Amino acid sequence: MADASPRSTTLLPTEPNGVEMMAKVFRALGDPARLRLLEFLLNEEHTVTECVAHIGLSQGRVSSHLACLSDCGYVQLRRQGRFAYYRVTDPRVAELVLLARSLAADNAAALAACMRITAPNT
Amino acid sequence: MADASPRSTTLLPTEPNGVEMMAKVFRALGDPARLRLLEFLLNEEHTVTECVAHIGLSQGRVSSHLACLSDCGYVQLRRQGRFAYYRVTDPRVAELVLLARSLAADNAAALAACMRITAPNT
DNA sequence: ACCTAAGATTCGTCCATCCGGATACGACAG
DNA sequence: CTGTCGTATCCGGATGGACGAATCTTAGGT
Repeated sequence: MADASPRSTTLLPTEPNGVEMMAKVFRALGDPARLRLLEFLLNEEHTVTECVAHIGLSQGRVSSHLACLSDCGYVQLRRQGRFAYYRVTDPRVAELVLLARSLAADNAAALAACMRITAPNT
Repeated sequence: MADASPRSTTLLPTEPNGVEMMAKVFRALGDPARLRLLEFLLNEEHTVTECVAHIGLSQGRVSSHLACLSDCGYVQLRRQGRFAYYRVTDPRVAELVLLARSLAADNAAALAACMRITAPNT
């Protein structure tokens, strides 16, 4: 585990666009549909069609969400014939979500009242 | 530390709008300006004006970003006279960012190539 | 070759949210 | 009370990105 309380400025990557990459990573999780997909794919392999049935969005949208999660390293893709099997394999993904969840739980009131950010489709 | 590999569906909160709250929490981190502010405020108290000088956005925008971070529980506010001192106090915040950073580092190529999500102002 | 099924991509629309600038509010000084 | 400084909020404009529908690609079946 990395040091959770660094003294100096070691929170963000120093490479060019490093901060923007971090923002991308978090944005990928900032959508209810993608979070539901992550949960659905946690330690369970599923095809795109199964994901469509599970979350009730259009096939094209689900495929796009899955590609996004794959690009960001949250899910892994295995192709077999015309099927695409997606799955969460990295344990850090669940760690990340659960850590954020504990943070959110301790601030539920202010979080729900925050109108500066609104989750889509509510 | 919570279990990082739950067997069943325990990733997301089950309360009404629980998933949307999680999306909010992640969205709050999905902006380069807010990430820079978090780093700036990590274990260091700063006023809004100091933050404005540090990240070079308009005062109103910085104030709004800070309020957003505060609502989501990432920073704490201390008021003294007409000054507002913001600061990161919860060690889980750095933990969360560093965890995401390690995830991003292991997938830098695909992440940079992902055009489905674009960080603002690049 | 032809058809079908699974998945990926494109398109137009619509809404969230970023931005700076202007303005409103509150605290302290004179 | 009036002016100024520090913050917060509001406004209009621009853009990211989520959506469904339609289309394209590819694998497998007949």
